[in-house]
Amino acid sequence: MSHGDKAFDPVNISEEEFLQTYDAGEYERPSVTVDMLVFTIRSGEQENYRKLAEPELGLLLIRRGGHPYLGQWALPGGFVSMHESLEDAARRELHMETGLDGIYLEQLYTWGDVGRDPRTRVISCSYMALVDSSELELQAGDDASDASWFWVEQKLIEEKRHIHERGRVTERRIQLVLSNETEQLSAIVDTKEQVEGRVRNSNLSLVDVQGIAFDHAQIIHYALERLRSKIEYTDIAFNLMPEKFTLTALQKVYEIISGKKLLAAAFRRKMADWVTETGEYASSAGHRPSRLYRLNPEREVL
Amino acid sequence: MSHGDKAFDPVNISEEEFLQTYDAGEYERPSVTVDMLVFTIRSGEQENYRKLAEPELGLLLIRRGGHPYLGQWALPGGFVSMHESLEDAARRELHMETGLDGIYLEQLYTWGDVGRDPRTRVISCSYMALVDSSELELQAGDDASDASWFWVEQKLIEEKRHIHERGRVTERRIQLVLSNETEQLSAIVDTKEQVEGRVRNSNLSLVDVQGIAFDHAQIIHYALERLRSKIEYTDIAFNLMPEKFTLTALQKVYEIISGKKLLAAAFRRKMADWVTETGEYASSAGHRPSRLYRLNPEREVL
DNA sequence: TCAAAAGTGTTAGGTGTACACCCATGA
DNA sequence: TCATGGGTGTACACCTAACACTTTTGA
Repeated sequence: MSHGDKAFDPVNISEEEFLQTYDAGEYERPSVTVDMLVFTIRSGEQENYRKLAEPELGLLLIRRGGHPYLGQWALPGGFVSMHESLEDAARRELHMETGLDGIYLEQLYTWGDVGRDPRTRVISCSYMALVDSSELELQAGDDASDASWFWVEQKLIEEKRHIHERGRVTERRIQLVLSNETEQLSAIVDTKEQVEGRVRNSNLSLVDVQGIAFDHAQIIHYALERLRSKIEYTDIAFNLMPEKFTLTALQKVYEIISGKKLLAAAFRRKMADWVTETGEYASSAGHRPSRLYRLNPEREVL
Repeated sequence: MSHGDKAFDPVNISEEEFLQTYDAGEYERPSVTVDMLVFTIRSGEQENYRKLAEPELGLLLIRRGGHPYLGQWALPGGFVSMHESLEDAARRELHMETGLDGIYLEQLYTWGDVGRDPRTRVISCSYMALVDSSELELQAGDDASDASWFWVEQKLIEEKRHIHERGRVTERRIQLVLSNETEQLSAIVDTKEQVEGRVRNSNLSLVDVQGIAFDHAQIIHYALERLRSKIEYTDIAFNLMPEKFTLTALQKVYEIISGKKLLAAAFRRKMADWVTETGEYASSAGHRPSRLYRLNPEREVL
């Protein structure tokens, strides 16, 4: 924090005097933006009257109405103004793009590579928002020619592990696929993790990005990793559920995000302390009706 | 991402043309800094020839040589230049302040409240670095009149819990104490966590900060929380150990960071897969010599 | 009647905790 | 000799995976 310390006679004046004479304009500065990752759960198609609908993970993207990446899809976001905090900026953008307020929001990571925006130096602070499936009704903001929910999938294409004397190398190739009714976007993400002695080195690179603007495919990949890991040890998943839900619906959300099939019996027991019965039932299809639960307000997480 | 989209005829030109005519200078921008939290383990005093030295957690601070907060202590850090990434800036600062290279570094959080720096709007990206106790030899950088390791302690002063109909409120008052040979800095951190239905609300405020510049007491508190939670499910603690170490030394690091006493038998079994014997022994004091271990390069974390 | 989902009971295997106990050392 | 830490064995409590089984529904 040396900026400004070298103003005229910087020490032998009072702090008040210093601040009055401080000139902030001497250095060139990067621009700062927030980018939003708005996730929700949408229910897919029902195969027949008995089967439950398979839910899918949805992500909100905006079609770019200007250069660069004209016509491609990007995360909603925008510049941080001088008079709002980062989180205020994130909530403002979220409200502008979706009309949503007061939902789960979490700072994810700040992206600051030099060439990540071809216009100028842009540092972007990304936020993850989780929306209850019941309350989403999109309204495109003014600087977006189009907004749309995309269905998110991650596929492991290849995994190589090499164990040697002092450590190991793990390389993974993952395909990220985003689809809506008319379009399919994709990106190949290569990760390389080296462990040598105590030193651990992680590396991520994007190859073959199709239709996703900037480095946003990488940000989406990062967010999915975070979501996947946090669902294991927090109650974050409940932010994706409506107020009342069945345990099977909740289980499917866990399965989609973690990418693993779970055993119903074990899942129910694990969730037992986090939910309470409402007494109501989901009058259902050709099978036994299921109890509706709500989140237990007295739950202890961890 | 609308910045610049409204340049002259923004859509009906090519992306190349657009970028050539793009002018980045039209908006006022915040400044961006990186702040470093450099932690290490230092060994304290030995009570008598039998007892082991109690290690302590150390944090590197720099005494401010200019306004604002003249004479107070701050995290090492500095402005991010236009031609370096955030992580490059962090590594550069770290090297300048400590001479250290190639050590563990992790992005923590980005702080962007409007009034956090009295000079001008400053957004700060904080990084946590962990240093092996054996290799620290301080050298103060040019913009710091003084650099010093402080011993870190967190004390829970008060905890209030209130459970009501739809949720609960937990309030905690924690005292953060930083001491070196001659000075003692402190801050009271109040946290309030509200759970109501699905909505979880966390709030943190600083009261009575003594000798710590800017909002850095809050950043330190945040870093300690992160360190505490990550030590439970990652092998991050090994970055604080020298190449060869005894299991008791490792256990003491876990105890200091987690703030809990551990049972040696259980700890040794938990660590069994993460370490390998070197065959060497720490020729010791009035007790059985202890084996020296090193990190197992084939360890599986999680 | 029956496919599909809802929900319960039982068991086996693994993991963490507590504690007892022995070993080795140097002043 | 003995305080102190190094290190192992064992018993028990708890958690989880796996699977079998019963219940309930609408076409």
